[in-house]
This record gives sequence, C-alpha cells and structure tokens, in this order.
Amino acid sequence: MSATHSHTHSRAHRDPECLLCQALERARDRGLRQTAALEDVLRMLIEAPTPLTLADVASSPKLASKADRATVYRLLTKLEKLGIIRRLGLHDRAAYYTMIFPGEHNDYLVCTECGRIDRLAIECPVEELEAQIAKQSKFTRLYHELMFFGVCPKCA
Amino acid sequence: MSATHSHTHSRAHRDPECLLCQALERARDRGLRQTAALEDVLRMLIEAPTPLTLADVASSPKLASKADRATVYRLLTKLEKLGIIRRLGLHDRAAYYTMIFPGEHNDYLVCTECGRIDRLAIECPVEELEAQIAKQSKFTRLYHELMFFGVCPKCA
DNA sequence: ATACATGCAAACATTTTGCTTTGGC
DNA sequence: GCCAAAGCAAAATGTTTGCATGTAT
Repeated sequence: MSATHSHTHSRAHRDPECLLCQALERARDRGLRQTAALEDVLRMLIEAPTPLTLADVASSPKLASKADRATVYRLLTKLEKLGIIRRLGLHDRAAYYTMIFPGEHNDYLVCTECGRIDRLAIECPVEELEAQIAKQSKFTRLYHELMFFGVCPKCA
Repeated sequence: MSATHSHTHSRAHRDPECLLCQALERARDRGLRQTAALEDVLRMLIEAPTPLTLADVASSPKLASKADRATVYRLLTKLEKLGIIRRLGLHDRAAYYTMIFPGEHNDYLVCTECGRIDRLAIECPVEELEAQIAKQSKFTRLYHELMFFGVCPKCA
C-alpha cells in the first residue's frame, strides 16, 4: 500500500471471522436464511478495502463466489434494505456496495479518470450538520455520503 | 414551494438570459460551436432547480429540447469535460447533471424511496477539509459532493 | 412440508459508438 | 471548404425479473 493510499483500516484490527459471524447473525435475525451464497457475499464485502460492485462480487476472476449474478444481486438488494450494507452512488455506471460497521463512517476519494477509490482516514465534519438536517427535513433513516473527486497523480 | 423544500435559489436572483450568455461564451471560448442544441441544453440546466438526467434534457414531454438523445449525450459529456457542468452520482441508475456556477456550491438531500431531490441551503463545512486533502493526495481538479439520503415524510 | 433461495435466461434501462449528413466558422 | 456537430440506428453495459428447481428451516 503506497503512502498516498494509506488510510486506517479499523476493521483490519478486528477478527474477520468474528465480523462475518456477527453479520450472518444480523442477517438471520432479520429473516434471511443462512446459505453459502450469503456467507460468500458477506465475506467478500467484509474483507474488501473499498466498496465493490455487483460484478466484483459475482464474477471477479479469483474472489468470485460461485453464486450466480442474479443471486448476488438479490442478496445485495436484500442486505441493503435490511440496513446491513450500503449502496453508494459513485460515478461509475455500476452501483457500489460496502458493509455498514456500526459506529464507523467512511468517506471516499475517487479518481474521475481511472475510477480508483481510496478510503479516507478523516474526521468527518458533517455529523452535526446531519442531525440538524434530520430535524428540519423530517426525513427518517438519514445518512450522508461525502465524496471527493479529482484526477489522481497517475492520470494527471 | 413548501417549507421543507425551501432553499435559497441564488441563481433566481440573477438574470437568466445573462447566465445563458455567459455559459455560451464560456463554451465557445473552450472550443464548442454555438448551435441550437447547445443553447437548449444550457438553458434547461440553468433554469432547472435541481440536477437533470440525460432523459430529462433530451426527451421530457414538455421541457425537451428537440435535439436527439445522442446529441444531448455528447454535449453533456463535452460540457462536463470542459468544467462547465458537473455530473453527479446520485442513487438513481441515471447520471444527473447540473451547472457549475463559479463560487456556488450545492449539497443535496435525496429520498431513497421516491428519488425526490432537494437542494440544501447550508453552509458546507467541507471546504477546508478539501484543501487539506488536495495537498495530501496530490489529486488535481479536486471537488466534493455531499449528499444526504433518507426517507422523505411522504414515503415514510 | 413449506416457503424462501437459487440458476438460467430473457427483458429492461441507460449509456455509448459508428456512420452519414448538416451546418458553424 | 473544412471540420465539428447532429441525427439515426445499433451495440454495449449493467440492472431487474420470470420461472422452474433446490434447500434451509
């Protein structure tokens, strides 16, 4: 990992197996059946340093779960509805997915040329603003996404 | 406009014709030819209270310019490359486009159920963070997007 | 045993490109 | 007149659904 890429992997300090168990438990609690495909999808998302697309999860050359695209699609959709993962609107045509770790919030730096995604190790200054907006707007289940876009050194 | 929707339309305080002229001038300066389609696209983006999709610009029943979808697509792409408009990665499948008005920055509040988009009249607390990231990351042409997502009162 | 999950294939929506013609400069 | 822009149509990309079968509970 280059200096430019460096960011805190707070999740790396935890036991990934434990994280997987926790995630599975949450999913089961909310009505999903514990299948091999579900386990594969959650494991990939937990281990990924940055958000993944449907294609990443379903058909990456090595990481691929053997699960069908449609199956993965439906799992991702359900997991998002259940609040276990989050869908991000990055600039690609494809949607990106990432685990929600309670108490952890991530912001991203994205290259508009090559699509490279860095996770940012920053103190997000938006939290109190979010509370204010929640109150004023009457929106529920409020969260935010903060993304920085630009041209990375390699593409410049 | 309801209280919940209220936001400052700073652009509403300006002369829209003047804005169009300015935008056309910028486009011409950067090498585009002054055509009817270009004028239509810029006018729609300038007058729109929120970002528009390609479909919005090309084939909305009433607002539509008569220009072909492909033409509009290529115009939007060029305008974005030239830094005259910005492409937003909202959560819809479609990309959204909005004018860049120098010195003006907008954040958005989006309903994850119905897709409704509100522009937020807030003091964005991210500017100085952006400067810091620009320095550390060596990314150029850096900008940010801040979006709030949630379920609007109507959908709740 | 039942209802949910899966795989395969097909339908969709949106973006992107090729090629010929038109029109701004 | 030349080269960029427009129009039409087709290809590409990524998402979503229908339906028959398998499997967790």
